[in-house]
Amino acid sequence: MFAKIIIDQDVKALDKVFEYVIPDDLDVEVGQRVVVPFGNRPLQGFIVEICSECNYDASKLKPIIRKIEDFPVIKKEMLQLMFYMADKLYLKLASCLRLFLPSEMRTDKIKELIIRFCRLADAFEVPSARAKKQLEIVEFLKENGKQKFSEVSGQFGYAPLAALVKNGTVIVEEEQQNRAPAFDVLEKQERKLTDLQQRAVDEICENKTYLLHGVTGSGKTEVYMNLIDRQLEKGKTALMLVPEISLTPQVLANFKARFGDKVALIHSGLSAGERFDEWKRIFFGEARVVVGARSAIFSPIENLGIIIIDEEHEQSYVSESNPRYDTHDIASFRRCFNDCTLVLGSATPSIESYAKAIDGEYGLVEMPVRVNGMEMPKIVVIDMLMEMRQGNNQIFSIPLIYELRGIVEQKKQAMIFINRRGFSSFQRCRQCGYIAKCSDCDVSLVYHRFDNKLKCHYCGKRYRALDICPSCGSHDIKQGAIGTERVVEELQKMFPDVPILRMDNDTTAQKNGHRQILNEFKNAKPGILVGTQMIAKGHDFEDVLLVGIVDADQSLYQADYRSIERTFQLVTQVAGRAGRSLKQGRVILQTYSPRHYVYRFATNYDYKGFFKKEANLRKVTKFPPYARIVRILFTHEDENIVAQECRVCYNKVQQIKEQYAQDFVYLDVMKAPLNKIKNKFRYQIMMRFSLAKADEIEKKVFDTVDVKAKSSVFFEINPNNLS
DNA sequence: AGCACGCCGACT
DNA sequence: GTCGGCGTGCTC
Repeated sequence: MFAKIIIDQDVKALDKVFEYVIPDDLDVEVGQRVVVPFGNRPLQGFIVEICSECNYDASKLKPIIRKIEDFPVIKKEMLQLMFYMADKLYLKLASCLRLFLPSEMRTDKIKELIIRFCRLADAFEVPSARAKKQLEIVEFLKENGKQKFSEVSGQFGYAPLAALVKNGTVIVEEEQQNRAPAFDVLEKQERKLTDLQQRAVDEICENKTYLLHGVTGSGKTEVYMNLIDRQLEKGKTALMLVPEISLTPQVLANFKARFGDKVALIHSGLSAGERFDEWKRIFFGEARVVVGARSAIFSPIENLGIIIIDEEHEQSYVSESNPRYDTHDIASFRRCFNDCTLVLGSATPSIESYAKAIDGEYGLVEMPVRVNGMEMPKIVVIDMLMEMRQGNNQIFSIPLIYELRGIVEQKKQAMIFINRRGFSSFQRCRQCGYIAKCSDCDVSLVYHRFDNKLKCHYCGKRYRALDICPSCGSHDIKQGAIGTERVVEELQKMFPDVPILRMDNDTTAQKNGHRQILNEFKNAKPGILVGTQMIAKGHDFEDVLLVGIVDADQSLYQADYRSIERTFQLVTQVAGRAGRSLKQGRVILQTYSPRHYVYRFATNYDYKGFFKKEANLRKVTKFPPYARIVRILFTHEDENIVAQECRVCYNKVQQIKEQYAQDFVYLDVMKAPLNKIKNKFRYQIMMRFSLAKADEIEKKVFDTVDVKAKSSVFFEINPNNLS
């Protein structure tokens, strides 16, 4: 018999199926991990097919050396998913397979956490009365039975315990234990559903895809939990994805409280070992509910009854680095395979998803009212240009300062939302406009106040901060845009006695940084929390009655067709933080473009109006979801070579364009927006074509250009950030 | 990824 | 005349 095997190497050149002989005495199945001779050394591979015939020259076939586990680690569904991803998303087979296994399994030393226990021997002699500590230990073990070795030695001292072990009174046993991730324990609380929630649960009953559009505070989570419960009762399992950022300890605790040991949690806070243990619990069917971030969609859970993607519009569901994939696509595949329900939930659905719901491809379920029946907070738009003309050059507008004063006086809370992290994004010379850039990458350097350094966010290179302009010699260097630290500083000046807390990537870097800051804020009355995207998610503080958005425009003027959509989502999301209680909240939105339509719709919480306008714009300008974008990126150290290579490719694509005159709506070659990264020059070809022929054209372009042959060529479909 | 094979410059 | 540079190609 022969086995078709994928070599576990993430390289374009090895991205195909190799054939091996299965030795007669080796019993293997599809999905198993094996060691095979490859070239001159043994490599790890995965069996994807077993057959009685081979395609390759049989005399050249080598035999499989051995199997790694004695059961298949890749299940049938995942194998199919792998082929689907490789074909549809142009991914390497091996890089797909790697997504399905915890990284811990790839390091050949599979570590299990061993815990040493000690217990009394079945027959033992009572220590002499002089050995007081030993007597205490014997007494302790007699009463409590088996105990952790470290526990006992810590409590009574190591020496007496060791003595007892030595004379055979105490026996040490090693046990493999799953590293249970730490979490807060909450009381199990089953809230009664509102009529609206109940109706949503009832509506989502078929094995198809639903878009659950519920305003912030409409209680979607409770709906999810009920849907999951219903599947569990039917003996099925459930998979729920949430954005990484909202996998806070509270959320995790909620799920643990509701589903107990049935739930497996997968998030970035887990150590490799914990992750592996959770994976095993899922693989062997112990866990019946999986809750996790993006990568949890690849969990080896079987018998799925429902998949839920919460906050489905979140960018974090799209993997931007290799392998590139959109969680929606993977979820759709798994939905089909398991013939189950898929729920996409959001207060501000992505244009793509809502369009599908409107077209009837998805079921649409609406929850237009908040659980507590409260109105959404009022959003006041402040024209910052006007503020400037009136002589206010500060970060904060007069109305925002006024409102903040009010909050402080009432001993309530406020949140200030900043659109990015760091002290300020760049350093600029005020005299000549010079901006410090990275010498290896074509980007502005980011100024980090913490260590007073300039850093390149693409290659990580560090530079001394500027004090004198290298271009004109002036000392007039200014920090570019506003960052959280600067805002905190200004606020502290204004309110010296009020606790001002900061929450961004820097302050939450350490484990539990999140929790600490939130706990501190909870008790700070009055108090102000300053933060980036991460304060916009899921934290409900009753006394937050004011939310300030300092620079709403930040996300509006990016060279990206989704930037307006993102701004709408951001404003709505952030606004949802104000007035979660029974008191009416207020939002101050500062902008330099107060008349932009996005703010008109956002302040009225008019999602449908916004969708209509935005969808129409995309239709007319031919952008997704009404067209497909493909980018081919070329990289090389030598600028002439990339430019040439790119040109050649462009000419080939041009010919395809001529064949599909009506469907090809755009084609151009250019330098990539980031012309140089890590000393490699970047050129790109951009194209867009109509959806009708998209798959066909896309394949044709891919094959013609022969993207697979070169490791320096990258093929991207509907890329999000064009850098 | 590794490694072998292979065709052009400075060296015992 | 050889040692060795890394370009190209192959691994079931």
